[in-house]
This record gives sequence, structure tokens and C-alpha cells, in this order.
Amino acid sequence: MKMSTRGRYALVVMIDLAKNYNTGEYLSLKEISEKENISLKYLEKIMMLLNKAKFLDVSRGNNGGYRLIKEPKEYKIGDILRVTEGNLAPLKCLGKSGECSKRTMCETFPFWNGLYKEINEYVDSKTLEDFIG
Amino acid sequence: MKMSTRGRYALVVMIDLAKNYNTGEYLSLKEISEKENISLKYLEKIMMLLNKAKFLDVSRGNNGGYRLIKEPKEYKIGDILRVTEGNLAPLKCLGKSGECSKRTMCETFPFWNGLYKEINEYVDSKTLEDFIG
DNA sequence: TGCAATTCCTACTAAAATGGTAGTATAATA
DNA sequence: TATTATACTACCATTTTAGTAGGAATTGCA
Repeated sequence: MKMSTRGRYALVVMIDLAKNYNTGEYLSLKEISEKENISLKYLEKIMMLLNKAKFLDVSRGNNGGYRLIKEPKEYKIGDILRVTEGNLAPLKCLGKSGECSKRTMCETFPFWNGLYKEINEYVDSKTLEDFIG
Repeated sequence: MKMSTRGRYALVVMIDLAKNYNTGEYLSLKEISEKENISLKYLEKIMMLLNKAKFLDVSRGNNGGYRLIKEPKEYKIGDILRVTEGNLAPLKCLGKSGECSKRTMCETFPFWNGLYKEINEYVDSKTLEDFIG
């Protein structure tokens, strides 16, 4: 039940961008990777996920980098984590048809689904704004 | 953020034992593995974890098997999952000293700790009794 | 006493996920 | 045109997961 570095790093990057939001300037991955001590190349891959989700305003080339496309309070942490980690269901079969041939397993479905709901409610109750200032 | 089969199977087995609690008889792994369609050998390994945690009354040999040592309502699901999955912290550094050299990462500590708390509260709010009858 | 059934224990392993790295292409700007 | 940045694809070492295999120890019963 661990969150991988993808989700954790994504949150860190998004917080950095949120802190930079009011300046209106682009923040490069080089700056972020040096400040946060995270591999530049690995960050690039994570940014692709965030970019595909339309979270970012990107500028390539000299003095380029990333900016948030919306205000920090518009980004729910849950959205950031789901984009980088996949859904936050504690079991694969949640939200699927669930062919598992485990008799008693299906009796535990409501329990796991309840946990899923708690997790989603928590991560969706916070936004990037909660991490700045 | 997935629960592994260890924790899921452990819950299934413990529910089967809870359902068998009032009979006072031992339930063998062979019966459980056939009913639940889970590998006997894999279950053996999971039982070792539950056994070390003093959750079980064991009888070896002919007609042997496992029984709950306490009443079903005395087993919090959280305890079962922590024994088989390790702690349920979404990050390794929660509850540890946390040398991670990631500047902004530590600012996210309260967020992750809050999620940890939500997860623990949920899984500790249910017992085996909630799964029988 | 001997056999069958059961748990206990250790070692091994294939497949998948994790956490990256490397190299190149593309784009923007000075 | 040189520099600096992102975009994309391919690769890879390590760890975790989800088992499997084989035998030792224990108990009940004929």
C-alpha cells in the first residue's frame, strides 16, 4: 500500500509550480530537479503524464519551462495523484467486473470500496493552494 | 497504491475462520484453499504471519487446522492487514526519521500523514464480526 | 506401531513493477 | 546558427510480488 515516487514527485513539482504561479514565469525542470534533488530525466517522464492531462502550460526552448494553466486552488491533489499513479483503488477489481473466483473475496468488496472512497475523499479535499504560503 | 494479495487473502482466511468460530472446530488450509481457490502453499506462508502475531489457535496433524483464538469482534481488520502488509503508511518515511533530501517533499508530510491517519481509522473501525452472518 | 493428514520451515523462481538512464528529435530564442 | 529547453522512445538494474518445491515435525487413528 505504498504511493510510488511518481505520485510523490509529481506533487512536489506541482507545488513548486504553484509557488511560482503568481510570477507568471516559466519554471524549468533543471531548476526543479536541482532544488528538489530529483533526477532530471525521471522528472521529464513524470511531466509527460501531467502534460497529457492538460495540467501545464509549456514553453520549449531557451528560457522555457512549465507553468500552471489554472490557479493552484483548481488542482485537487487527487487529480494529480490519479494522473501519475493510476486510480487510487486499493484493489484492481474495484470499478471493474471482478472475475476472481475467490468466493469470500467478493464479500469483502464493500469493505475495500469503502476504503477507496475514504482515500478519494481525502485527496480530493486538498488542493495545491493548501501547500503554498 | 494497491493492497497486495497477502493482505487480501489474509482477510479472506480470517473471515472463513470467523464463520467457523462458533463450531469450535479446526479448519484446515486444504479446505480453505479449495473453497477460496487460493494456492495452499501460498496460504501456508500467509498463515505463518498471522500465527506469529498470535492470532491463531493451531492444531497440527490429522484433523488439525486453525481456529481463532479470540472472538471475531476482537480482530480489527487493520491489525490483520498490518501484520501481512507491514504498516499501511502510503510513504516509507512516515513514522521514520525521514532523510530524503527532497526540499519540498517534507512540506507534504502533513498531507501524507493525514492520509495515513484516514486509512488507519477506516480499517480499524471494522472487525471480523462485520463480515459474518 | 505405522500411516495419513496436517502444519512448519527454508529455499528457489518467473513475472511484473519500480525507478531510473541514454540518446535523439523537436522547438524556441538570442 | 548555437544554445537551451521540452518530447519521445528505448532500454535496464533492482526490488517486489506471487507464487512453487521439497521436506521436516507433529498428531490422530486404525
